[in-house]
Parts: sequence; C-alpha cells; structure tokens
Amino acid sequence: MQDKYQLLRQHFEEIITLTDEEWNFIAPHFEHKKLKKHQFLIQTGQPVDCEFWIINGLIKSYAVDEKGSEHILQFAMEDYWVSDYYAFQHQIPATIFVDCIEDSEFFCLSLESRETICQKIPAMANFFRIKSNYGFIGLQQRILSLLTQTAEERYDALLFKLPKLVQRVPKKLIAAYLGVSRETLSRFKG
Amino acid sequence: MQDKYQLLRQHFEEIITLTDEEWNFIAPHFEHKKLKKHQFLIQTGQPVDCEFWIINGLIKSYAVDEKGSEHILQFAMEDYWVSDYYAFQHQIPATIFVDCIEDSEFFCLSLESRETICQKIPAMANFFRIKSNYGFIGLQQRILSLLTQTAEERYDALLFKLPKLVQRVPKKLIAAYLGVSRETLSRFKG
DNA sequence: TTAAAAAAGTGATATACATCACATTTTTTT
DNA sequence: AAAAAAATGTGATGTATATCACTTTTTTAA
Repeated sequence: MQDKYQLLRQHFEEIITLTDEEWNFIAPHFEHKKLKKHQFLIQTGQPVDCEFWIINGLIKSYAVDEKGSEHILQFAMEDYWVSDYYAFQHQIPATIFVDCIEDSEFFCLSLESRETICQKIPAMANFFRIKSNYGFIGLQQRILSLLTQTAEERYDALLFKLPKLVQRVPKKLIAAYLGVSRETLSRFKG
Repeated sequence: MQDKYQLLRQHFEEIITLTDEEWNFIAPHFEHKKLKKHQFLIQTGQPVDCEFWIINGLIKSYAVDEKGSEHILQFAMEDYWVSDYYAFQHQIPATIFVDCIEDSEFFCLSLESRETICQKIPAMANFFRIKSNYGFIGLQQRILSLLTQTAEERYDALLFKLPKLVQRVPKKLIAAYLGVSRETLSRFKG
C-alpha cells in the first residue's frame, strides 16, 4: 500500500519538489480507495466530497440528457485527475456521473484538504495551478476539435492519439465522447 | 493610469489578499497597453510573449481552418484573461489569432513574470490556481453544451447568459463561437 | 458452459445544418 | 454626404449525421 502513496508523491515531484516533512503533511489528506467495474464515484444529485487521482483502472465522467443518452466529458486513467469539478468547486450536488469502466484504484482528496494543502505548502499551490493550466489547454483543444473537425476527423485524431483507449473501451463510449452516434461511428474507416 | 493598476489589484483581491509590499513587487511585471479595433494581440506563427488581462474593450481568440473560416474559442471582455495558452505555456509559435473586436486596453504578463510572481508570492499561485480552475470548469460546460445541445439551444443559452454580448458583436462571430453557420443562425428565433 | 446481456454492424429513412447565390440593410470610411 | 465595405436575410439545394429497426457477434455472468 505504501507504494501507492509513493506513486502519488512521484506524481507531484514530476512538477515540484517536496521535502519529507512537507510530504508527511500532505499524504494523510489522501484517502486510498478501490471500486469495481460499474460502481460509481459520483452520482447526480449527490454531494461531491472529493476529487480523485487515478492509480490504475479506467473511469469515465459523463452527463445524461433528457433522452437518456450519455455524453462523455472525460476518460480518466492512470495518473489522471477526475471529479465533477463544477459541483466540487461550488460544493453543490453533482450534475454528472463518474463511474468505473474497469476495476479501479484511486486516491480521494476533499476540497477542504486541497485548500489546506495549498495554503500550507506553496509548492502544492503551484502544482495544482500548473496541472489546472494543462487541463484548461486540453479542453480548449477539444473545443477547437468540436468546432473545426468532422466526426470522422475527430475519430481519426483520437485513434492516432490514444489508440489503446479506443481498443480498450466499447465503441459506443468512444462515440459518446466524440459527439457522434454509435451507428455513424461504426460506419467510419474500412 | 495608476487607477488602471488599482483595478488589477482589486481583481486579485477578489480572491486573495495582498500586502502593499507584495503588490509593489507584482505590479511592475504588468505592462499596460492599448490597441484599436482590428489590431492583433497574437498572430499564428508569431511568438506568444504574454497573457493578457482585459481592462476594457472586447477581444476574440480564434482559429482559422484550411477553408479560411474562423472558429472562436473565446470572447474576452473587461476582467477576463486571454492568450494562446497552448503556445504561451509551451513557448512555441501561436496557432491561433487574438485580436480586438473593439478598441481595447489591457495588461500584459510574460510567462517568466508569471512564474516569478507565483514562486515569490504564494497567494498569487493560489490566485492563478483558482482562476485556472474556474476556466477549466467553464470549458467543461461548453464542451457539454457542444455535445448535448442543438445549435439553436446553444444560441438560446447564450442569449440568456450574455444578451449584451450578442447585441454587441456581429452575428457571424456569434455563429463562429457556437459552431453553426451564420446563415443558419440567422434563421433561428423569429 | 450455457443463457443472458451488451456491443457491433448495417440498411432504410429522416433531419439539422451547411453551402451557394443573391438581395437588402447597416455600418464604416473618405 | 456619398461611396465602399460589412453585416444580415432568405430561397434553393446538398450533405453529414441521427434515428429506427433488425441481425450478428462478442462479452459477461449464472
């Protein structure tokens, strides 16, 4: 188990440096958890107590529309952060679902803990700042892809960028991520 | 002029608190500039020296596709931050344009300055962290709107959220932001 | 290891939206 | 104030993609 915490520390130290003393302050704020395939980390209407850092497995965050269709915001795998950030930040009930596509292991961090850590350990404020920045940039790229590319072009780009993900998950989920129907996606390529 | 800097300080102090000493360290890193309608803050292929905080006016950031069509990432007005964040963060040539829809006034902050400020003044790391977080959340909402809503629903939502913006800018720019042709947008409502 | 469930493929048809072409109105510039 | 440029509106037509209905294949669970 301790090794899982080491992974987390390494994740921080890719961007910042931490003393042992700082790490000893930080680590207890993270709670280690496991869930099996199809179990939920977050459900709409429920409070969002945590954001999650994925140790292994595969998780999706998604909205469900009036017709019952899923629209996937994010696939989160090893080394990714995920939550319902809107609800988490504002401490209101969730508006999206987050659940496991595969058995998954992760750390939980509450908003209070995150803010405490950022106040006490300036390097961690920088860590989250820089991470958040990269996240922001990634979402801007995705918006551009939705505005400028056809569904098939987006599919090709995803195949190129994350070929293993495309093989790892049902195509209907890939379709729900790209913003295209599963039938149409099934007709792409050759 | 000094009053413009006061606006900037107030902008920070909506989220954090700063001592006069801290502010005196921060302020000189910001350069005050003005540009007229149609002038560029960033052009593709050029280095992205700064991110910008808008004092007044109206600015757009956008990509141009092979066919020459504009796709708008952001409308930035009073109190907003804007840049080509992908290029800024990686210090590579710009891949998008940023220009003035109206005469505009803003502050420029270089990457080096931002990092210096965040290292020296922990509260500022928290400021940028929190701002970036809100930005991230906003983009997630927009992605959901692109995945779940029709063009007309997105238009209605924008009319509801930013009615003044819709009146302030040419409809073809609204169309380029929503991801719909100007002709189709012109047929909405009644 | 067999039944049940989920995923994937495919034809037929429907539709939201794009594109093209051109007229009209509004705004900008001289 | 006149001329030029930009924005807007609208008909006609084309197309990418959605939806529906059903079959086949693969995966999961009893």
